[in-house]
Amino acid sequence: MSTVDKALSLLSIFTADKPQWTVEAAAERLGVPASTAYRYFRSLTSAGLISDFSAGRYVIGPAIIELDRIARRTDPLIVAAQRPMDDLKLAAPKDNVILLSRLFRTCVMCVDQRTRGDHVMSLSFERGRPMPLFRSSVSKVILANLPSRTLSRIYDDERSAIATAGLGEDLYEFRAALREIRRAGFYISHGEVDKGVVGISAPVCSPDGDVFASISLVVPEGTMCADELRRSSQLVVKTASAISAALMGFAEPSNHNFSNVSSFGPESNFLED
Amino acid sequence: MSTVDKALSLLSIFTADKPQWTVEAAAERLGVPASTAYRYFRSLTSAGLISDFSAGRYVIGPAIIELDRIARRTDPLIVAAQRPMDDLKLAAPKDNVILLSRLFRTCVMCVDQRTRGDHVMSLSFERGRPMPLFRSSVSKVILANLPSRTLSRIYDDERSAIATAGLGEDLYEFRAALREIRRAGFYISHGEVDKGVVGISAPVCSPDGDVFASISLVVPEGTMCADELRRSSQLVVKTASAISAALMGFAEPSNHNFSNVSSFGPESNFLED
DNA sequence: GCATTTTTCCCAAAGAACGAGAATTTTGTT
DNA sequence: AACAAAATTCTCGTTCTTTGGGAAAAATGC
Repeated sequence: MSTVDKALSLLSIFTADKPQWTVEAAAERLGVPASTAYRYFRSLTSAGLISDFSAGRYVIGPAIIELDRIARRTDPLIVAAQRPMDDLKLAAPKDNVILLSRLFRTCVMCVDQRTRGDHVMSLSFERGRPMPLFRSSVSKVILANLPSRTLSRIYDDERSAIATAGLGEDLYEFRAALREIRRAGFYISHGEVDKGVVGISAPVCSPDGDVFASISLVVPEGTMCADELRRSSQLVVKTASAISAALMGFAEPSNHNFSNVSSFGPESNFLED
Repeated sequence: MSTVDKALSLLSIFTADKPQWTVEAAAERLGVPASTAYRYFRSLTSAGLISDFSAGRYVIGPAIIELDRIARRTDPLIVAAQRPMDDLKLAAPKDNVILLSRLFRTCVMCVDQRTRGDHVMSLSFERGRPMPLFRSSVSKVILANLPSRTLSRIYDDERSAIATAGLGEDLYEFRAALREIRRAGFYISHGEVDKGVVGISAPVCSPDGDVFASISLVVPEGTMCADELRRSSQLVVKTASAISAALMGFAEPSNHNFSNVSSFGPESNFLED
């Protein structure tokens, strides 16, 4: 672990549960002396990744918000999914939520969302929130399509979590459960995350051809009959294909020039030093 | 400049204009040899700050989106402004946009926004976008309240930009212009950023008492008579005070426990290693 | 104003980054 | 499946930086 890695690990202690840190507390948490922690804090602060809010209390910094905007506007997955998501939102029964998610570390994270209708469900899953790999349709369609090697490793590490999630009591059952999801090409969950909520998800491929993301249609339980459910599932699968296809276009160097940047001059902070 | 700083400077080349980088191109841009650039890329990638999208093409990573959500939910300024912004949105003439902005480096950046009405203007300024210090009401009410020393330094560095912006041909005029904004307690701009758009902004104080943020009401030109404009300005000033006051509450250690985190268990990626 | 906290500074020893090129892995193509 | 090209990691002596305990300084709070 290099010095840079150690300094960056400071960033990961800023969580939703503990979003404010003093240098002293962080030093103890990271197991480094105070003087070293101060050095790390100074570096991250000057990069804007963290920010000192009133003497000694540090929080996540403005650079994160700036970078997030750039990601929203230029991330290949997010941009490629833009239109397909809007189409799905309109084609699906109203009062729905569309979620675009991707593999991140050993979780699946929502990276974009759309909402249609006035009686919107309140979902715990939302943009930026990680979701365990074994829970929800959002995750399962990705998990099911991971390389065989990866799955073995995951099974070894998470045997009990997998059993709890009902994904099998041994490696054979686990593989069988995932094979079924893979074969179907989509997965429907009922209340796995929020009560009274149905999720329909399908896998999205990177230009390299491996599944790393998913697109999901979320509706309140009981809004669809079996037939509608089947139609909607096909809709979600089609949307997933559309996104995968659009992603291909981004593999080439400068296929997109992102110059929908109109407005007040080129995107430069002209006071930046 | 430490090694950590150098590695972090890699992050700042990912801009809206150039959001995709190869290691080679970045190495040249940063003026470091390829092997060093690979080291930096590896560190930032493993922290999730950047991500390799299809062989050799790196983009901003998912950790940014994750951190952005935490900021949205826990940043003192954003949280403190939540209710005041909603109140302002409802109290102001419909078809309005509310912008919460803060000083960042030598710019002012929008950190949160609200929209009311169907005929929403399309604004170039939005969450995450930096705005030059000398442009727009959003910036000017902050600029006007910066410490005297800071203003002198800024004037020396940006003499021509200041003249162009009509903020004075010499330091004396510059100070006079800002004094007037400070005295009024708010500022109204007409089409400084987007044509046909009026912005009304007032300054927000940190718990330490210095102005570092602003709250703005944005409406289409011509929707308000002089009298309404005056009333709205007072509304914005009141909102600014409310935010400043709410911010005080965050200065204390664990005044807020942020436990509106309901849903699927504690916020831990239970697969994280 | 003084006491407390936060932050920077100091410096010699220890350890990590550096960087050119080789080796390896991954990727794309016939 | 074999090959060419690109991307990435590895190697290793040299050089430069981080390290960390404590002192000093600056900022903060009362």
